[in-house]
Amino acid sequence: MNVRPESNTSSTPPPRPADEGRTQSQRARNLSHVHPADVTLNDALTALADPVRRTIVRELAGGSDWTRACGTFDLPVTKATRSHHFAVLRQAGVIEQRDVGSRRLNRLRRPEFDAAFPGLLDLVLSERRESSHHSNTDRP
Amino acid sequence: MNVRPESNTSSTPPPRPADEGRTQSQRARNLSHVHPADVTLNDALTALADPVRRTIVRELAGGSDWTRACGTFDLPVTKATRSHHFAVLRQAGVIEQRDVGSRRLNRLRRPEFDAAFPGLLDLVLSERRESSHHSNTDRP
DNA sequence: TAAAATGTTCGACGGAGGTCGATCACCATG
DNA sequence: CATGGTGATCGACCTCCGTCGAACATTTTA
Repeated sequence: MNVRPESNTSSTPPPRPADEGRTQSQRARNLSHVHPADVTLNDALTALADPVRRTIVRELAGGSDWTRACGTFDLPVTKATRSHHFAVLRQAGVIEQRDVGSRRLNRLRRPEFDAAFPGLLDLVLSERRESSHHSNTDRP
Repeated sequence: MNVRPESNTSSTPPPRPADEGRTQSQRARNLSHVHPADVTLNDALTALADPVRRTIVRELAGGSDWTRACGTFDLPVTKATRSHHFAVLRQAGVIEQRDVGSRRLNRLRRPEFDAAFPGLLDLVLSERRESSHHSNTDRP
């Protein structure tokens, strides 16, 4: 899935009312969101099949909504790559973003995404943090 | 994830008894399986983030175990690519394979995979068959 | 207004992975 | 043994995508 804003190859989904007409900043006008119900399973799986993006999701679930700006995440990539990953998550309906001042705050779209893809976020949030010492409990 | 048999870069997971010592054919000795409990979430998501592989999973769930050979699937790829996709699914713990004569029969590892990744297979099996006419029911 | 902070966008690079034709290995059947 | 069927393997090709530095835009702060 292409994230570039001028990519219009896919058929445009029906528009969805997202903003409540509040005064939004200049940057906020370029913020296009996709509702999880309009996301294909392929795009949802592709978005979550990346360790950096799953880290974002996990950190986001650890705090309250609209409290984490993009720059406050502990990620092993530069801010350019970081921005790319946030865009992918946004276009996949995983997160919602809002501009506050010069910062872009994030929110995990837990209920909507759960309704569209039940159990998928739970798998990500319960993922062992790459500790590699899984216990290997009893099984035939 | 590399599927090539001689790729030994990753740390070898603890061996798991898979065969019950039955007389197996020559080809079956090169058949390495991975239990879903030993599969990372990244590999599971990556394996299912492909439309061809999800088609295999869906067709496999539509029939009984050990009734479908690799060549009997309706896929838009050549047999080389087909073989590759089956290997990816096998290494991700999604399917199990068994050689019978010159054919390789398949089985979806439903209970084991469900135990390791609850709800993930359900999402794939309930996927709208790319019909693109999703109903857009009521939501705020 | 100048400077700093926060993110996005652009172009480029490199690796990973999906795809293919050709070939090989194994099995069944004549 | 020869032939055909089934599937794996190999090498090559090509696209996608994660990554980066640099430049730009917007907002806040000094």
